[in-house]
Amino acid sequence: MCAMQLVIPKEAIERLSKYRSVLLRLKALGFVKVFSDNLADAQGLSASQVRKDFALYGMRGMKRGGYLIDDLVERLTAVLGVSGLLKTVVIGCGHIGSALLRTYGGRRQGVSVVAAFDVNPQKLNPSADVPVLDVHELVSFVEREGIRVAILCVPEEAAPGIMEQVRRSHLRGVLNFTAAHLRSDAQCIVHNLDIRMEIEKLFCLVEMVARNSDNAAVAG
Amino acid sequence: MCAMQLVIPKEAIERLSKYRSVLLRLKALGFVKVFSDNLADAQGLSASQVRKDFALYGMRGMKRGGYLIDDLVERLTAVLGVSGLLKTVVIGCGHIGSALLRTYGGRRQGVSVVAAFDVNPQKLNPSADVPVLDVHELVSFVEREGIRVAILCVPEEAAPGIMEQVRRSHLRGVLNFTAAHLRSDAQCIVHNLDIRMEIEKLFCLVEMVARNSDNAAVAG
DNA sequence: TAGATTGTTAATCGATTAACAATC
DNA sequence: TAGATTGTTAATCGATTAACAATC
Repeated sequence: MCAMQLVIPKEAIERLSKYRSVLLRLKALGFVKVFSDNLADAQGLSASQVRKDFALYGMRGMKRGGYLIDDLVERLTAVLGVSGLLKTVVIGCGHIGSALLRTYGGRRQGVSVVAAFDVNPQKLNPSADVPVLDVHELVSFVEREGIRVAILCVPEEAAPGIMEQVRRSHLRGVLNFTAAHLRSDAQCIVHNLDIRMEIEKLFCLVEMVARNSDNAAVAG
Repeated sequence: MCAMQLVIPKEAIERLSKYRSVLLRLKALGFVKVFSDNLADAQGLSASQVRKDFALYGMRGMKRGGYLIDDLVERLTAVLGVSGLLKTVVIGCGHIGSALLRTYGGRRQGVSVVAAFDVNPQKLNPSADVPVLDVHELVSFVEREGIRVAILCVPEEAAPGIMEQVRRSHLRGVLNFTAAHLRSDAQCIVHNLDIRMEIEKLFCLVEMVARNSDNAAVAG
């Protein structure tokens, strides 16, 4: 029906998602129009890239008049498919899991953690605003509530076992904060987010810059 | 001196970093050798890519004999520049900041959060194992302790102000958990890690797969 | 009109993959 | 030797950028 691009490369998704977030802020500030050039600056891209992205995903501007922010946001929201409230659950109430539960429990910037799960009976609290339930209830809960995405914050050793349950459930996506490298498959997309690794990568970048400027100093 | 590649593209760093982490696990299991093919499988890459990466960053294997894990780990550690303990500080002791402080305070998998900072006097605890200090002490602390990387977990509004201090300090890298889009500059590399955005990206991917299979169903 | 910005094409660039000779 | 795996080259692929005509 809608003859639009169905598969969008991950890198493009990242950019589109950032455009949207920047545009929402601009809108909140009362802005009505933007130029490709502005967005490029804001995001460290080339203006060509921005225009190309927009053209590719069906956002038209006005020659000489830039783009209407409302149009862009509407279109981006449709393309990304993130119009509604993004309801999700947290699995594992350790440090990180609890932090996410507290941050996104209720509702925050379009994301809502509607329940959390743990194996430890002492952590359960089924009557809280955002209930903390036994992991055994995970599968039935997500089915009943139509939840499709979960955030995985269990200890690394527990990850494979949980993933087995997840794959048997109605969940289609997992944001994996565990150090375990999990792989996507036909049933379920896994997005690995290993904080330790991110820290390491940053050290690595810093180290590299330092080495380069040392070298420059020697060379100069 | 060392005629090795000094600048490594971000994507390559990501891969090298993952190789290292997989290899450390293999080593822990008692493995001695690997083939490019195995690593490719484990990481969803092509064997060519693995061999290319290794060749490019000075790791040699044995024709028909694969690669020695010890060699690889040693070389990767050197190339990435992550041999020592990665000492860092947490700025902002909200939900996420505290979680990171608890997870990586002390020392864990090569990372150590050695102090945390906050503006709220009630959160301060200078005598704890991992002290929680007033933000005013940030600059002097990182200078005294030689800390080059910080993890930023303050509320979004506070981010720009903190970044000003950071740029005036000896810090060269910031892992930004804030929703503020911060930009790297000559003084300081910023690595943005917006959890809300990561959740959104995952929903987006899930949505896209769903749409595609709907389409396939129609097409079929 | 002159000036500015989009939309789009062609050129460039870099990264990935395929293929195969070298060699253990 | 036959078989397997690396190391490297050339081919492919895709993404980014430059450039400019269209047009407001």
